[in-house]
Amino acid sequence: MNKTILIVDDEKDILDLLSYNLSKNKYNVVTANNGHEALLKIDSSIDLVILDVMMPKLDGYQVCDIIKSNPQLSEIPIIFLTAKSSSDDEYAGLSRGAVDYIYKPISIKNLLIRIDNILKTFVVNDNKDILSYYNLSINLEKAQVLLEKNKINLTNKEYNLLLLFMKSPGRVFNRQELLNKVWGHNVIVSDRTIDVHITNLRKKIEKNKKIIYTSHGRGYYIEDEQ
Amino acid sequence: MNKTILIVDDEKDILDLLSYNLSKNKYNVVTANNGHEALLKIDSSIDLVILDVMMPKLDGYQVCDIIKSNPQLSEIPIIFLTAKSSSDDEYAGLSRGAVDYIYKPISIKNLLIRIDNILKTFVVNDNKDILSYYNLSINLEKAQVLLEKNKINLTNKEYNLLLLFMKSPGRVFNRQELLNKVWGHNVIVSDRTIDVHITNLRKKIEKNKKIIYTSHGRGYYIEDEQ
DNA sequence: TTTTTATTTAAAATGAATTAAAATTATACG
DNA sequence: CGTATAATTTTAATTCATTTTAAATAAAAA
Repeated sequence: MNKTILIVDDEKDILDLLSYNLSKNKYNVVTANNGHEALLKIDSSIDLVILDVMMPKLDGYQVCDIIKSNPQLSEIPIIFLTAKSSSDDEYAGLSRGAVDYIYKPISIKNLLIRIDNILKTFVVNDNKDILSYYNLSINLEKAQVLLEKNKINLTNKEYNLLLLFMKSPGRVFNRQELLNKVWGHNVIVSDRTIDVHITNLRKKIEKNKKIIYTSHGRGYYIEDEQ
Repeated sequence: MNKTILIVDDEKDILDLLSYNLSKNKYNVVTANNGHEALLKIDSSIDLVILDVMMPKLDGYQVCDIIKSNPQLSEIPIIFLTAKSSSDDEYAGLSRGAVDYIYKPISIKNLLIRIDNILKTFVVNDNKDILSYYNLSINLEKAQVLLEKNKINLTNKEYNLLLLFMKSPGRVFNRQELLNKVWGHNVIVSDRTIDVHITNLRKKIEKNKKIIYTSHGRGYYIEDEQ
């Protein structure tokens, strides 16, 4: 399926230029004229964001911070677009979790190749309706978890943790990854917080079978089924 | 485990500058003064290459082409380093499969953050792989080791040691190398520590076959398969 | 044989995970 | 708008796992 790119810029010329060229190159394009509009239009169907830094009111950095602090969206790669070419500026962008930084005037050839590189390395969102794992199942639509056909109530954090594990059985998630994916980037909470949620989650889902394993010094995981 | 970066540049100043700063930031550094040397030094233990474009005889593009045409090495990310800032030039680099392009003078802060980004996203690719050696196999994504299809629990140090050996069968690692690659630079521990971990690792993985050999006075290694 | 280097073991030190309880923050409801 | 309740985060004590050290023994090289 074609990837969807959200382009955010207050200059109509640039929006048109990019929009035209990206559409021509098999991408679906969504545009926004300012930061506020960008936040309304972004959702988990967006595969990559091209974000102008200099915009009135909400600037690119602020938009980036907001996106990165939303766990649903925080993994979407962001390319900053800017006229300035100060390296401090670049640092400001990259340290926010952006993956690239591109200067105006834009070379379309270069932009395309960079986008290609980035999308190649990032994984696609796969959306199924029901996730199952042993005696657990998650209805993604309803965000509801069943244990042996009994509904169980998980808090938000517990739900997101379980979801993450169940999406990648066998994969070990270290605390930083868990923070980024469940809490969002730039969120500062103590590592112990994660442990507490793990404990609570375990209490709720581990009735007769161990589900969440600890990999000492590495993180937590659930076993690969068979 | 610490990542290893190969820096290739014919200007000694730059080589030193980068070498110093990357070492300081927990990377293992391998340097090469020219393209030819780079090709001798690169192997699958290298996680990223920083490659100067302008070099006598073999230039950066040629080196890149050679690396990219070797299936063992083609997935290693390459960052080009150049004084020029023409976008045609940049295109020449990116279209060869380089992942980034950095201009001199170098901002170390930016370089570090870009390296970090790249290594983070390339872990994904890198990690799909499974490393095998006789009756052992390592699932890199899960950081999980199987011995004859049975999961075995290795501690971090044991895991990193085994990984290092299995990435370069036949290569003898002396204690200093092991310290640098598994413990990191600037870490002070006694050499005996390594022996203890080797002993423990051997106990866990050598059920019916000797795996880790001692090269007296030189270090440890695993045999090249066949 | 003597010296150096490697292995093993057990114990000490360090570091990480668990847990319960308290403190804080967010949300729902009158 | 305040209060009650639930959810989240922090703190701190404890337990458990890993890493390091030290010391005794074994093996290899000089």
